[in-house]
Amino acid sequence: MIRRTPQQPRERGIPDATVARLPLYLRALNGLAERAVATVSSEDLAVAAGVNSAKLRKDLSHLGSYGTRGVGYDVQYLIYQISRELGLTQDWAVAIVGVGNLGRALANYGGFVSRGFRVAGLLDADPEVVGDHIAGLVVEHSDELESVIAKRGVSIVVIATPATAAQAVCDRVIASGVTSILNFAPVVLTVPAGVDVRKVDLSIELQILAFHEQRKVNGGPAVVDEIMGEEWAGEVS
Amino acid sequence: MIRRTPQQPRERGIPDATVARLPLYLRALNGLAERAVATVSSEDLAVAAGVNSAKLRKDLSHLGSYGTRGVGYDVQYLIYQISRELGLTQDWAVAIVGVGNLGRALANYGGFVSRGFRVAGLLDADPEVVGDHIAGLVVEHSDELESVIAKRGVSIVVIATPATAAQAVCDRVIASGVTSILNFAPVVLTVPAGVDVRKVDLSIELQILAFHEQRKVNGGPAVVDEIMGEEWAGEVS
DNA sequence: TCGACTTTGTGCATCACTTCACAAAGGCAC
DNA sequence: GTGCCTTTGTGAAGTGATGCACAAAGTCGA
Repeated sequence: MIRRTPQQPRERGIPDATVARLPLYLRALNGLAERAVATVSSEDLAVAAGVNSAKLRKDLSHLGSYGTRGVGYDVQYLIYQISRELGLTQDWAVAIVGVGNLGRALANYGGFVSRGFRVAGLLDADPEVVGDHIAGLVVEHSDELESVIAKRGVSIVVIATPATAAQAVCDRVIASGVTSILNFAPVVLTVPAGVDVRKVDLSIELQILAFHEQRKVNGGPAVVDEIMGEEWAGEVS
Repeated sequence: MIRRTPQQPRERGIPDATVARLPLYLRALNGLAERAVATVSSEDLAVAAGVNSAKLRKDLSHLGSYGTRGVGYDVQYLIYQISRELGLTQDWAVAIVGVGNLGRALANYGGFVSRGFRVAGLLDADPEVVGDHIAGLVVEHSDELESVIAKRGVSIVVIATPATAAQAVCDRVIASGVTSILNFAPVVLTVPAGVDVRKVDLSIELQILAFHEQRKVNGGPAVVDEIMGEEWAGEVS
C-alpha cells in the first residue's frame, strides 16, 4: 500500500475503494462516448456502471468538482479527468512473462492497449514458444527479462507463468527495479516493502460463486455436518 | 447479493469479506498439505495467505471452532471444513462460453478442476473453433447452449465471449435456469434479481497498479493540471 | 430578471470490517 | 496431578465505507 506523507495537507487522499471503482466508471463513460452522449447525470452513469448514485457522486467528488449542478457531467471531460487520475494519460510499458493461453489472452486483450498500456515485451522460458509472433510481438526468452525491462523502460510486469516459476520471476523483476507487479499465478508472492503486487486469481471468483450457489440450492453447507465432524474428530485426536 | 432470512437465529451469517478470503486460506492450506504439514498456527497460516493473524482467526471463527488452543489448526481438517463451507465438496458442472485465448486458458486452468469444478461444456459461435479438442472436450456451437446446460446439469456458466455477445449469452443462460454467472467480458450485465453475477476484469487491476505507480513516480496525476483544466473548461462551456 | 426545476456535492448517521488485547482452553514437562 | 506455556476465540474499540437527505448551485423558459 502507498502511504500518504502527512505533510501533504489535503487533496491527494483518494480511498482505495474509490480507486478500485474508477476503472468501472471509465468503462461506462467510454460506452456513452461511443454512443455520442455529451453529458450524463450521476444517476444514469451509476446505472451504467452498476453502482448507486450517491456512491458515484462521492467517488467523483474525491477527484474534484467536475460536474455541473442541474446538468450532470460532461462525458469527455470526465473521461479525461478519471484517466488522468489513474495515470492512463501516460503510456505505460508492460511486459508479460509467461506466454501460455493466459499470457496470449492478455497480450491480445483490447482493454490493455486502449487504456494507455503498451505491451512492450513477451517472455517465456519454453524454447518451443520463443520466436512465436503474438499481437505484433515476437516472444523472447525469459533470460532476456532484465535487458527487456531496462531497454524498453518497462514499469509494470504481468506474471502469467505457472505457480512454480512465479516467485523466481518476481525476484528478478524486482531486482531490475520494477515496483508494480500484476500476478496471475496462484501463489502469494513475497516482496520487499515498496513493491506493489496485485493478484488476480481466476478460480477465487468461481469459488465465491459456488458458495452462493450452494446456499441457493440447499440453504447451506453439506448436511453431513455432524457425522463428518465426528469422523474427522477421530482422525485428529 | 444473498440476503439473510431474519428468522434464522445465528450461524449461517458469514461476512462477504470473509467468504472472499476463504479461497485464499484454502490455497495456503493445500500448499502446507503438499509439504506434509500436519498442524499450523493462525500466525503461520496468516503469513502463508498474506493476511494478518487476527483477521484469519476471526474469519475461521465464523465457520466454527475448528482449532485447538495451544496447538493450532489441523491442516487436513481445516481444508475439509473450508471446502465444505465453500461448497467445493460437491461437484459443480461448469460451462464456458467463448473459446478464445481466455476461454482456453480457463478450460486448462488447474485451479478449476482441482477444486470441485468440472468443465462440462465449451461453446463458441465461431464455426472455425467448433469441433476443436481442448482440455479433453470438443467445442460445441453456441446454438447448443440451452441443451448443454439442461443435459449436463450445468449450474455455473463462465462468459468469456467478446463484450458485444455477453449480454445475449447471459440472457439465454438465465432463461435456462442458471443463476450463477462468472463474467470475463468487459460489460456490466443486466440480470433479474436472484441471479448472481461476479465479474473479473483483467484490465481493472492493471489500472489500479498504474494509479499507484504514478504516485510513486511523480507524487500524483499529471502536472499539466491547471493548464489542461483551462483548456477543457473552454470546450465544456 | 426571476422563479421553478434539476442535479451536484457533502455533512451525518449507519453499517461493516479490521485490529487490538486478553481471558479461556488446552498441551506438555515434570 | 500441577503449573507453565502456547495459541485460540472473541468482546470491544477503532477505522473506513456506504447511503440518506438536503442545501447550494446551476439551467432554462417566460
